Formats: sequence, C-alpha cells, structure tokens
Amino acid sequence: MLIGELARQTGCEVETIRYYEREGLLSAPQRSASGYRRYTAEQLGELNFILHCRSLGMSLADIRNLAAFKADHQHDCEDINQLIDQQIAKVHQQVEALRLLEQQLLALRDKCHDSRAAADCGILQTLVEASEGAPCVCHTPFGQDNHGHSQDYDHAAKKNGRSNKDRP
Amino acid sequence: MLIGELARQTGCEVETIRYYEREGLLSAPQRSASGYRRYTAEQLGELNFILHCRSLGMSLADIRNLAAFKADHQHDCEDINQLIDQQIAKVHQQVEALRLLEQQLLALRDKCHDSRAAADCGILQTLVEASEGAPCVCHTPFGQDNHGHSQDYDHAAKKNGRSNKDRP
DNA sequence: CTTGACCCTGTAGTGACTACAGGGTGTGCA
DNA sequence: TGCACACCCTGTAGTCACTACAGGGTCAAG
Ligand SMILES: [Zn+2]
Ligand SMILES: [Zn+2]
Ligand SMILES: [Zn+2]
Ligand SMILES: [Zn+2]
Repeated sequence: MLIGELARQTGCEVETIRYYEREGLLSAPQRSASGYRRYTAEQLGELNFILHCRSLGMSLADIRNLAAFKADHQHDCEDINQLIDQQIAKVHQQVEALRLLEQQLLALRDKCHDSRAAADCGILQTLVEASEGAPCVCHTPFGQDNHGHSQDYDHAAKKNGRSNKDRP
Repeated sequence: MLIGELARQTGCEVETIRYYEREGLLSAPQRSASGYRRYTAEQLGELNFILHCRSLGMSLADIRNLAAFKADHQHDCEDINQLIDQQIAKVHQQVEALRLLEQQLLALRDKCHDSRAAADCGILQTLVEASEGAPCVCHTPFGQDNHGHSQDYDHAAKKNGRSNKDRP
C-alpha cells in the first residue's frame, strides 16, 4: 500500500503521515526501488491508533508514551490510567475556563443591542473604560466591587489562548 | 515610563509588549536618546485594552479590528456586536466539543480500575482494538452499533487540537 | 511521447508568544 | 575610576501539530 492509499483508508492527510514518521510516531515503512513508502496492515493499525488518540485530544508526546507502554507488556498500567486521568483533568479545566469565558462574553454582549455609532456602542465603551481602570461586566462578576486595581485578569487569556486557525 | 515599568503595571511580559508593537497592535512609543522606549498613560490604556480583549479569548486579528472600530467613531457598531457574537459562537462550540471529549475520556477511563500489567489494561486494549476496526466506548456512544467503518473520528482532534504548553 | 496522477525531500508558514544570544545603558557604591 | 548589576536594545529560533508549497522524480494509460 502506498502512502496515498493509506491516507484514503485512514482519512489522514499524506503530509501528516510523513510528519508522524519524522516525529517517530509511525515506524518507517519499507521502500520500493524508486523510494516510495510501502505500508503494511500493521502500520495501518499504528496510524489508526495515533488518530484515535489524537481524536481524544492527546498530544503527540502522550501518544508516544502510550505507544511505549503498549510495547512493554509487563509495564504497570497505572501509568496508562494516570495519563488518561491527566487528560481528563486537562480537558475539564479547559471546559471550565471556556464556560467562564462564555459567561463573560455574554455579559459584555448584553451592553449593546442596537445598531449605533461606534462611539455609542456599549460594548466598546465597556472595553475602553475597563482599559482605564473601571470595573467591567465581564471581569466583575455579580456583586463584586472591584475598587482598586482590577488588572492582570488572572492571565485567563494565556490559559485559554489557543489558535483558531482550524475553525472556519 | 520604561518598558519594564509598563510590564509591571500591566502584568504583561516585556517581550510580549515588544511583540505587540511589532505586530502593530501597540503604537510605537517615543525613544530616549539611548533608544529606550518611553511610554505614556495613553499607551498604558492601549495595552490594557489589548490585554482585556485577550482575556476574553479574542485573537490579535480581532483586537486589531476592534481597535480600528474604536478609532472610527462614526462606524456602525453592528460590526462590533457581530465580532462579539462570533467570539461567543466560537467559544460555545469549543465548550461543546470539549464536553464531548470529556465524556469520551471518562468512558474510556472506566475500562480500567486496577493496577495490572499493560497487556491486561482495559484502556490500552480498547485503544488497540479500536485501531483494528472494533467499536470503542469512546467513539461508540450508548446504543450505537457502529458496524462498518467507524473511521475518521469526525476529525475531532483537529477541531479541538490545541497546544498545551501553557499548562504545567 | 505526452499527460496526469502520484511520489519524494526540504523548507517555510501558522498564532501568540517565549527564550535566548550578544550587545549597550544607567545608577550606585568602594 | 572601576565594577557590579539591573535594565534596555535587536534579532533569531523555538514551541505545537500540522499545512503548503517548490522543485523535482516515477509510472501507467492513451
Ligand atoms: Zn454595539
Ligand atoms: Zn472585563
Ligand atoms: Zn489500566
Ligand atoms: Zn474511541
């Protein structure tokens, strides 16, 4: 099986397959006389394993570890359980952080309902005033007074910052 | 105010401030005779505006747009409202995707409770069997039969894939 | 013999930073 | 004056998991 066929069977792009090989996740296949990669059913399984783990949000480093555990049959599986637990914890934290973010955005959105001039937009006004030290609906939850410095935002952006290139 | 002082007052790292300037988000400040950046209160506000928006999960591109709207007082604020709406939609989608992910991981986690040899770990077994085409608890929700091709995972990983370097 | 589909390597780009390397500046103290 | 030390500068390269070429080679059909 050539790389294009493997790509078709797994739904993984050709360049990604080559990338996984370069990263040492996928074992290097035999080569034809002309240098073409020739894959076996075993490597199809390997790639599906990687894709399955990726679909569960694991990093390539995690998958590398998992593959090592898979190879070492005697290994105490506690490490595997822990890896999954950490993954769950990570995802859970992200969910919580994003839910807070959604609430903050909804509170901000509520500041403007009509179509006005930008100068009169409640959203923009809130953002500008907050940048001058005023409390804001988004970072001043219900009842909180927030006199003094409301700076620093807990670096929430850093914690939630993600690339969104993969969204349309 | 030198860059270090601005960093202290905003909680933003010096290198990040220089990065924002390079990216055209922060206006270039005056320079001292020796080339040191000298910031005014206005730029402090500018930076706080950026940080506030970042903490709401906005991309630098979004913030650039928002800053442009802020400068153009006559501009119809519908564009601002829309920007926030899109941000809310994006975050909401991410929350939903991550919640599904969490459920999938919890279902998988449930496959192993003890400390056994890796060969007998229910988690690892599930992952390996799934890579050979078998249905799995994580991608075969309650009641779904999943005979035939269960491949492709909706490319969920792609949609949720994020860097986790910023988590310890 | 040409077309077109496929394959190869290697490099550079994405986003939002972060981390140096290798230098210059400014202040305080002995 | 000499020196330490904190701060500043530019420029480049690294992070993660891909993605997108550029510039070439291979192979079967028509
Ligand atoms: Zn508005
Ligand atoms: Zn706010
Ligand atoms: Zn186990
Ligand atoms: Zn699964």
